[in-house]
Amino acid sequence: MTSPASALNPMLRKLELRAPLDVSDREALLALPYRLQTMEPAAYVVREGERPERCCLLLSGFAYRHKVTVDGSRQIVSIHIPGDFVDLDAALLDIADHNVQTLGRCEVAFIPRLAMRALIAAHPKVAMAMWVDTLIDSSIFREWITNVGRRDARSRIAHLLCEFIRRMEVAGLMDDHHYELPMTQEQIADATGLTSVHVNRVLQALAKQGLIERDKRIVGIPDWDALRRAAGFSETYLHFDQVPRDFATAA
Amino acid sequence: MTSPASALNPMLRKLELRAPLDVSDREALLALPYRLQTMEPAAYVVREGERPERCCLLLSGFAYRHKVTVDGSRQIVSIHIPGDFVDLDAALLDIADHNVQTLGRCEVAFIPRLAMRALIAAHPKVAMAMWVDTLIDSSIFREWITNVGRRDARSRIAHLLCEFIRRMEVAGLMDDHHYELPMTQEQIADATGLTSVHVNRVLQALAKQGLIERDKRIVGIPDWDALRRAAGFSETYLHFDQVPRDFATAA
DNA sequence: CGGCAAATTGAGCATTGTCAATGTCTGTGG
DNA sequence: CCACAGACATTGACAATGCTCAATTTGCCG
Repeated sequence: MTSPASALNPMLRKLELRAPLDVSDREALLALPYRLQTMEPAAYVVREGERPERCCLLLSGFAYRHKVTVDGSRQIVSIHIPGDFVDLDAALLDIADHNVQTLGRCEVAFIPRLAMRALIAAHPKVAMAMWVDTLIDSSIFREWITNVGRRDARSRIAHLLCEFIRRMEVAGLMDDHHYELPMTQEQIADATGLTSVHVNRVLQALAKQGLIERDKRIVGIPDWDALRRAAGFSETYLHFDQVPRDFATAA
Repeated sequence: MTSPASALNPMLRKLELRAPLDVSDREALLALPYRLQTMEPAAYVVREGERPERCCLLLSGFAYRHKVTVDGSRQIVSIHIPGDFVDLDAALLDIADHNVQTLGRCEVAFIPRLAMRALIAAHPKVAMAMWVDTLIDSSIFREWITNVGRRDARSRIAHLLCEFIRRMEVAGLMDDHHYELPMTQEQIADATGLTSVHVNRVLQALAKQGLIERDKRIVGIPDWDALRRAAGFSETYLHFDQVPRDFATAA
């Protein structure tokens, strides 16, 4: 069955990988009120400390979440690709505990917090799909803790690349084995707990070792398996194999 | 109203801080089938790669989640205190993406995965409370990424202590401003992305600077505010102020 | 062509890790 | 009650991964 074209379609497709939905769930999701907006590069979607009034769904472009420590350094805690809810927290938590900012230019859909809550209340299957999504996000956070805490610079960066590539592939957003790296070296540094200077050197080393190819912002992966090994990357934590199951009616 | 004494009571109390429950929700929670078990120190509750058949609720003692990288180093990704669901993931995700292990001796309640699912399906308010719990866990994971990625050894360890103390206090498990540190220095190292040798030196430095007092495994905090400043600790991310709200009926 | 952000480079340094030895504590069995 | 084992904590000397600072180059865009 084909739904009418809607900006929300990619999100719907992603949710159905989390838990099965029925017709009324799909209709309700697509009937969600939203405001489309194009955001400039580096624009803030959410600021830490705010009481958000809306959830943000990423339609095109990339975005990231980050926290800032008292002494001013920044840690990126996740990267988001089109189809991701960038701020599902906003629907249920009162206060934003982190910032959300765009990488390049983005299109986003803002959905009022109360509309999300009404949807969740009326459609248990949608709620379950979103909860599963939250759980998978958690798993990714755990992997990031491990990445930053226990891998050396080379593996960390390789791991970041592996994760990004696999997520893009599974979301159907990769053309071939080349993709445009949406992040500056400083942002890679903030995601891996390194400095931009060191990221620069490690990227050069990875290229010299034939693990990546670089041309401006375009990165190619000549030998996926070698990169995977360098990263110690195993994609279990992304839960791509998770079987969509009906949790909302007695199991 | 007083519920009949049950091992599940502390969990119920914690959930009600996430979202309001009504009488039938409470009854269903307390009617959950479970198996009590005492676990030895360092016992595995869940192993990465398993297909879990039960959720684990911590009744007494402490436990932690960790991941192991290919080259064998360990990263602890969370610490759990009595009343915590240590593996809510197990109810909804098919494959465990991390290990769960006890710190000292523990009492746990194992709840069959299917019983959890049935509860969730029949009691939307319980599901919402648990989802909010998952979201708050996520927030803690994000803070840990930041801790490991962007703070120096001294702040990292101080931050770990601050978080632990505040969670214990809020759970009503702290007597005075002294508590027994349930972790070895090696475990602190694995939680902060350091080595046990360095943790040892930093703990000594913190003691010398008057930020902590140590006597065997007992740690005292003579000057909470100084420790908090050293850690750059701000407890927003723990969402203690989150107001329990009814999400399950139209907002 | 000018301006600005991002990338790159070099030199020196510091935080933290490694390795290996020694000290301390706790629980257990004789 | 003592001796011993084993786990944990502590120490020292040294190495190294990654950071700092500061300059320079490159690429992008109007």
